[in-house]
Amino acid sequence: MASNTADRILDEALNSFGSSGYDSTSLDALADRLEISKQTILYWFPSKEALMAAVIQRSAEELSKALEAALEEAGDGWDRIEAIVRSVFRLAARRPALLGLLREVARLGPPAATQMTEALDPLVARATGFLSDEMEAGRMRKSDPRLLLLAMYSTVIGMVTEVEVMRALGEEPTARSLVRRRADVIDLLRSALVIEADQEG
Amino acid sequence: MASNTADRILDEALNSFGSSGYDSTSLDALADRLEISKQTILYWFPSKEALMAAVIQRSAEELSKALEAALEEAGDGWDRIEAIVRSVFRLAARRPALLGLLREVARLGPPAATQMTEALDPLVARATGFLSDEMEAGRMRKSDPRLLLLAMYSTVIGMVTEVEVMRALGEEPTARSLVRRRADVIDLLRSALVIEADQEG
DNA sequence: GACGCCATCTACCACATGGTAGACAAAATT
DNA sequence: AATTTTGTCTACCATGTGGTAGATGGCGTC
Repeated sequence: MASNTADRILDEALNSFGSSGYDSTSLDALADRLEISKQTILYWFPSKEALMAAVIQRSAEELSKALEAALEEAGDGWDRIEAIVRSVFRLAARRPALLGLLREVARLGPPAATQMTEALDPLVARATGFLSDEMEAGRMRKSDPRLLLLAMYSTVIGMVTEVEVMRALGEEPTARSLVRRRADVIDLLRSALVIEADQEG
Repeated sequence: MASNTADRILDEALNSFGSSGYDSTSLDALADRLEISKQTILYWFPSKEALMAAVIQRSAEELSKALEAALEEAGDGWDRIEAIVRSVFRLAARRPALLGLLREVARLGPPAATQMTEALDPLVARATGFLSDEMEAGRMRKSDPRLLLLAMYSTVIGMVTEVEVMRALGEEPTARSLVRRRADVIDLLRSALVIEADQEG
């Protein structure tokens, strides 16, 4: 049906949930910003929780799509990781609320987290499988793929969303800074993971 | 004065703010759990915000003290980083709410974040200084010390607090898992940072 | 023993919030 | 033309929240 109103509500809700958080976003405020009445929101989404669920669903799909697209164009081995990281940084620049929502959902716990988890599960399975293969093939330092994935997730998402920590470190979160952070985190990950061809051990 | 009631309130508030978040913690719920009346809380702390400020203050001190203590017993170079990481993981086991609060405060932004930032500033200054020195001396890969610190912060704090992401990865957050995560993150950081004596570049 | 302070309580209050009930107009269907 | 459906609105309501006002009792001091 793609009613324009429902989409507008979803957009605004994503922004607000992703930046201010679920609890701090009231339906009234949402309605005001959209210049509709609160009851119109509740017409399209039967409750605030249902709205959140819809936002999560759509965001998980957008996230998956963006990362899958990045993988399609990527090469092998380390290239794939770099492609993913670049893709996340691109999202940080263009759709920051998407990554904010990811953090928020992880913070909220079930049922929101469960839903997001299930929606992103294929991506996660693919990632751990890839890491296992690379380790097996001796192109990447061996360790627990799941823990490595957790570490990489934390690092990248942190570098992209930890605005206040950045400020505490005297690094203003500008577009230019984002580019530097990207370069930095890619270097860091590469030196942490990749086993160079000429120095095995 | 160290009235016992004020301390009990601070403890419970830290736990609740750190695990459920500021917004999701009501003074009523806090009072119920402490088996005192809400007004007793408001007697000791004039407002919810003031309570949060007090919690932040105390937590920042405890955090600083724990990390400073770890540094006192640590050696030089990489040893210092490992000591800090171990210290954080110890906190994760014994005082998880402390690290939860750190994330929550970073999420809330000013004024809470500003207060925490200022309280932890000496520690941050010390850390960036240390990293600069190590890089200068050629014992650590060169990069922007502040960005490196942000990356390390994100990684370690994530490994310790991202419960839902862990679940999504099929890693249950047990005590045993914490030990494995610690070993993993230490390995990861070492191979990312340390320049071995026998293979300079 | 009267007085004042400290700590806590009961009783409210104003306000925001998520949600319900139902009116109403426009458009689609019969 | 009559009726149903769709989308939006106004009016309310119950609940929870941070906070105020003021009473009460214990405890040390004069």
